[in-house]
Amino acid sequence: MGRSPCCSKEGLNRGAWTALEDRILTEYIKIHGEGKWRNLPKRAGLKRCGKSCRLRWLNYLRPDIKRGNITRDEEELIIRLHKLLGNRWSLIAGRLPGRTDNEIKNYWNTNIGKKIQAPSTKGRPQEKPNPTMEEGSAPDRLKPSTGSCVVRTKATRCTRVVVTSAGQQVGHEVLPSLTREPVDFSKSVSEESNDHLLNFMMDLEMDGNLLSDFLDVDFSLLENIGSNTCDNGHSSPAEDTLHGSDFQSVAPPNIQSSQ
DNA sequence: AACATGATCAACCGCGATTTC
DNA sequence: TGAAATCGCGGTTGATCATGT
Repeated sequence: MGRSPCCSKEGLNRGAWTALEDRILTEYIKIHGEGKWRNLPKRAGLKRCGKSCRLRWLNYLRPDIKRGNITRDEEELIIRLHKLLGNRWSLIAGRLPGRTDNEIKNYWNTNIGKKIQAPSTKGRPQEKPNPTMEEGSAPDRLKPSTGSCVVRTKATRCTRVVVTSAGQQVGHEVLPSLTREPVDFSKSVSEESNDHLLNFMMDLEMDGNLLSDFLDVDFSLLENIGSNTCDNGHSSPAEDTLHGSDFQSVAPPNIQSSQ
């Protein structure tokens, strides 16, 4: 199939959005709702491709977008989720209410990823401290050794993820309205652990590759993070680690996925 | 003050997945 | 059932701003 040529059509605006365009798009979506991106520009009177409108709305205009710096808690969550999910930014963003996949991706590339890749002590590239971070923020402590970080250039697409409350099973029914329901993974979910771990992996339909990557994750490293995470009063009990039963603090109680 | 370099992030690109006909 | 249309995702680019020399 390939890509649609929408953005290369002549006569369409490209580049930065103007305030007027923003207003037109916002007003239109307020009235007609999201979706039908292809026809939206024409109907709304915008000289933009639908793709561009969708992106602008999702990443910038949506009313529930949270502006401002990524907090330390958010950063730690991002790190932990990235450890589990790799570069599945949309999935990660789904666990951070108000944050967009683009924002998280950018943040990872400019902050976390850089820090993680940097040599542990010296030779670290000059880095601007995150204003919201204090010394010893997660990435500094999280120096994953040797590429235990899962980075896939092409992530397996994982749509139709259904998050339910703990222990509640939902069949492989598509429930779009729930697919991005935010869940607070900072809380420990339940006692029964290994079952959840297995369910989580199965629910994500991990292929052999992903599973092996997952099993390569250096959990002891994350355990250290948990035990060091206290300089701002942030709790660092075992529930913050990924080790063993604590996996649930990151893994959703139930995630069901069907491709 | 002027230029070079680096950091940030909004926007675009290309492709696979899904939906529609 | 298969092709076309559309959507959504992750990777990349480039404009802009900040900082260093």
